[in-house]
Amino acid sequence: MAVTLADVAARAGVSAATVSRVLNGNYPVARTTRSRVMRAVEELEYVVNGPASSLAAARSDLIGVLVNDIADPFFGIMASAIQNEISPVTGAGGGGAAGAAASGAGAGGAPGGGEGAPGQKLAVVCNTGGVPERELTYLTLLQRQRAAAVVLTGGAIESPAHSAALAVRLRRLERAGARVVLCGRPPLPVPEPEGGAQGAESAMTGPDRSRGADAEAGQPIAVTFDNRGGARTLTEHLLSLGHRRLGYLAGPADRTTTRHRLEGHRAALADAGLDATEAAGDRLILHGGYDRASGYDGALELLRRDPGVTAVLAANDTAALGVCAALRDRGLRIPEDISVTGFDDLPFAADAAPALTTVRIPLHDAGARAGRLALGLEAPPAGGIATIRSELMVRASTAPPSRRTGG
Amino acid sequence: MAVTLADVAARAGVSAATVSRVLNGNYPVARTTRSRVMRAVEELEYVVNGPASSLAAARSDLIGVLVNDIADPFFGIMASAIQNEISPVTGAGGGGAAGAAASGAGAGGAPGGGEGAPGQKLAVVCNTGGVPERELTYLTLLQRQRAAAVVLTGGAIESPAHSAALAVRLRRLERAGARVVLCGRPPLPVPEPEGGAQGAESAMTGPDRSRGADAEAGQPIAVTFDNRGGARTLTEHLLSLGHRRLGYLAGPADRTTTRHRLEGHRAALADAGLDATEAAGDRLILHGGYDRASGYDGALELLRRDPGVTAVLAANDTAALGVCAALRDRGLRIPEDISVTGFDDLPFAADAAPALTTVRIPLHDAGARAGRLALGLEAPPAGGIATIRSELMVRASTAPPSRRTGG
DNA sequence: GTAGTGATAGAAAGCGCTTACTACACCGCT
DNA sequence: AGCGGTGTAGTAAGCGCTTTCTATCACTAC
Repeated sequence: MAVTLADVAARAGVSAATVSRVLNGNYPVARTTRSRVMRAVEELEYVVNGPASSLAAARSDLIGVLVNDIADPFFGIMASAIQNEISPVTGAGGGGAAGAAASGAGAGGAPGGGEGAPGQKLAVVCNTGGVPERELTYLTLLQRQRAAAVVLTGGAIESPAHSAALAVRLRRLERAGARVVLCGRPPLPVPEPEGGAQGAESAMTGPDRSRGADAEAGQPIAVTFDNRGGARTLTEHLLSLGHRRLGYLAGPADRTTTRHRLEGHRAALADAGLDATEAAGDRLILHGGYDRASGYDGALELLRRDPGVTAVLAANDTAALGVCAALRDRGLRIPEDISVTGFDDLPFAADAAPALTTVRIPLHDAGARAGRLALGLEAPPAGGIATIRSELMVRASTAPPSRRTGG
Repeated sequence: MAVTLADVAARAGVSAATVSRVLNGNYPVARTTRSRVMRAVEELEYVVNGPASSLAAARSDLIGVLVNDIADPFFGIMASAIQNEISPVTGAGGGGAAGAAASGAGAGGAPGGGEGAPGQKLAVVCNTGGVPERELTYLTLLQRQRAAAVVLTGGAIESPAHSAALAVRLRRLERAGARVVLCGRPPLPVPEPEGGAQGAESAMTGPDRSRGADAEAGQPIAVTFDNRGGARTLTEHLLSLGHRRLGYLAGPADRTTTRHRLEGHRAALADAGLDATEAAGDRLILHGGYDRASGYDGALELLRRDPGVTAVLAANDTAALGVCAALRDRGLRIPEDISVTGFDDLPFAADAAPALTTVRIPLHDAGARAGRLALGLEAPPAGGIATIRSELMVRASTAPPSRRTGG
């Protein structure tokens, strides 16, 4: 049915091996032969059989990208940046593949007929929906495809069972030669066997029958966000404006992102002598989701618990939008009556009314970097972990508190 | 290096064929044998070699999803819905595959060790960035992977050259057995070489030299949006409020989505006796992008051209946000001084201040349907085309015009 | 003239699965 | 006893590439 290498070879009057070499540009082929082959490829509209190629070469050009929610720009931006690195717009032409010969260059098939350029990687974006099992399933699926690399984006779920299962999958992937990169996610908790649902991995695993090669095998490469620092800065900003009754809407309790942001918040409070764990403290910390509805509901609950709050820190920008809506519905003005902050600085944050004070996380840069790391185009950072700095964006949704109601 | 089928077979004391059959659940295997095999699979942490499997079976479990901009919720929502259909959260377990034997059921590997459930499809989300070449490149890449199906989302680019190239790729994919589904994109202009940039909706298209096999082969399956109707309704809404000087910020000129929405707008104007092509007409129609900046700039330009416009229809919700920002910066109130509408009803539309009047497109439903069609779980609609209805959402950003400045 | 040396091209052995076919055991029948 | 199921399992022939090893050719070097 489909056109095969052999067909092309026959048409060009060469052997299949030669066609393969022309297509991969990793072995010298005479100019005349090459063009004869290319003509045959185009005339027959030949398209490489990926599976066959991956099988024979024992590698594939798939790169997996796991995201929690593809409909959320937070992930969309990272995914987009990653994908951009993986298959840059320059697309079509592309030089020869890896290192080898200097000769086999422009093998790509830009012209009408065409076929995919050689060495083209394909980014596979997988939407886990934040469901742990799906994360695992996708990792297995990716390993089954013999993915060349896997990038996990966003906060991790902090359940011991899941962490363990995840660690097993990641180790397996690495053992199979895939590069694993974390983006916006802290390195895994060290799989120090201790209690429950442990995977096999007993302590003495390292220098034993594992691989000797690939130096930095201990932990995957990670590009992490400074969630703690960002939250701290944000809280300090509010404190410096004079706020003392801060409501904090945290994300889901079992997420690293949530925990880190909360820790930063608490640290800032503690520094200011306002221990969050005291009476008025934890009462004003609510866990919810990273979505708008959580922000809306959370804000109302916060007002119920303490009508005197003068500022609300939302889990992220999306939730902040919900907070603003709730406050508006309550007839409160922002920032005159109450200040609101977001987190992430997604594109819409600057457009909200009022524009949101938030913490900017350079998601695009982080994604691009993760993409390059996944491709092995960039040397991993020292220690395997690169922390991306965040930046406070002061806009119109925060202002000094006013004596609105009873202090 | 890696564990193979043969290893598992040896360990379980059966032949490779048997292991394969257990894993695929498409052939009767005695219960005792099955469990022996499963144990071996788990003990060895065996993970199927996807490429080998795809090669031998001449099919793959990849499904491609092409989106213009993954960071844009418009696409994110569809992609998410599609992916949800393709690999539902129920994930792990899964029954036996296709039709055959009634016996070979629960082959899935949920337990700790686990491997991917059989028949699991993997959605590959490809971000074209709206660049035509990338769209083509991705399609080739997907064909190379022998994708089982491809879903193209969002409006198409209307260049004759690109349409032709696209048609070639899609035909090739279909010929290779892939199911092609369009989601939010009109069927391709019939590749009837004729002349100008015509979309050519000519009547006699059907039963010509197309293929004989695969019944509904002429055109791929499409789930389209009623952009025309939506725009028309939106314009009618404004007209009924009393607006007569309407500014229209259209998207990029070469997109089907743009053209259809514009046609709807013009139709509504014409029905009201306000021919858009007249003097005050096209002057108030500007082409830009679907992003916020285009909305911002477009709004300013519109005010420059006619300070008396009383309403602005933005290309979509995102652009509408830019419009609102620009108007606010100009000191104009919405909707008192000027009405604004969006399009799509993305989640943030309801949260804008004021909440946006817009047209809701059930992106999630559309995506889910496209996903099911791609999997062949749902019979294609009659004629291959299903049009998703859109719905006017009247909110706070539109109101009757006031005598602000010179009428 | 016979080796030695690059530069090219072909032959052929798999890569790890799937899937006809075939084989066998055991059954109930005639 | 002999026959045709029925239910399981093994055999083996590929699937379409990649890649090692080998062959050839055209020269140059002795």
